[in-house]
Amino acid sequence: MPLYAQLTRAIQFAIVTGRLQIGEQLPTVRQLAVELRVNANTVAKVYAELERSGVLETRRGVGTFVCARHFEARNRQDSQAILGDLVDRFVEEAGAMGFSPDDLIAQLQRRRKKETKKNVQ
Amino acid sequence: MPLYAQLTRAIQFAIVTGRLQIGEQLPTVRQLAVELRVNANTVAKVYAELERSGVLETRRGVGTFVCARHFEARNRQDSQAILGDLVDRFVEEAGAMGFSPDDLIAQLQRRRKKETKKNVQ
DNA sequence: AAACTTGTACTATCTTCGTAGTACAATCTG
DNA sequence: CAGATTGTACTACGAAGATAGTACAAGTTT
Repeated sequence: MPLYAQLTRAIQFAIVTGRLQIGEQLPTVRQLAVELRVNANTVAKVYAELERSGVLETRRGVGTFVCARHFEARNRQDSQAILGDLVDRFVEEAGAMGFSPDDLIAQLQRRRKKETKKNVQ
Repeated sequence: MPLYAQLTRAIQFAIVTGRLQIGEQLPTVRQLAVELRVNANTVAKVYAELERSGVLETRRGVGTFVCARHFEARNRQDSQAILGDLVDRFVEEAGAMGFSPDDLIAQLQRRRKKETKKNVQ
């Protein structure tokens, strides 16, 4: 998986899990580039892409921040549409491998049961 | 999406939906290549890949056929493992976009309800 | 065995993608 | 305003991927 994709996912994940708080400043393009031994442009592109999708907010000369409202601003209709598309893709891909939507549901529920058990112990 | 991927999915889908019956012969590499305005090698690669994964069976001088037992031969453990991996990937990707596994389940169930309604009408 | 049909191996070319380098522009701070 | 810090535009290089062309091998049919 390309560097830029890894980084994108890592940042999204950090935000979703709360490891990056809303409003928090991210490392400088150069800082992160040095730390990850990567070109600054690679980081910059990730930041730019995440800004386009409303996850980050960047102010020149200041830095890049976790956008105040992203998942919040994504209102109910948007969320539903995005989720719908995502699931449609999943269903299609699974279908090509011979699994039905019901198979997916079943597997997801098994997963959930396993997780709750883990948390209880 | 590259040609070979499109073709692969199309064939898998045709098999899963029964449009291609088990044991049925597929078009010749060249036939299909002409029909799709594509190089024969592209088709050949798809056939070869699908053979490797056990979906097709090819006999030189004769043709390529839908393998008698593929989804059948994939026993219960295999199926479970494959499905598990698939769903894990889905969950991870959805998580990066801020959706929980429960969101996925909910959406899948909504989808199912819609489908059954369509079929009843 | 000869002719034909099938899939396959090898190679070349073209394109796309990812990353890096360099130079630039915008903003802040003293 | 001067200098520092931030992100950005443009370019180029390298690698990987996808497709096509040609020639070959395995099998069937007559």
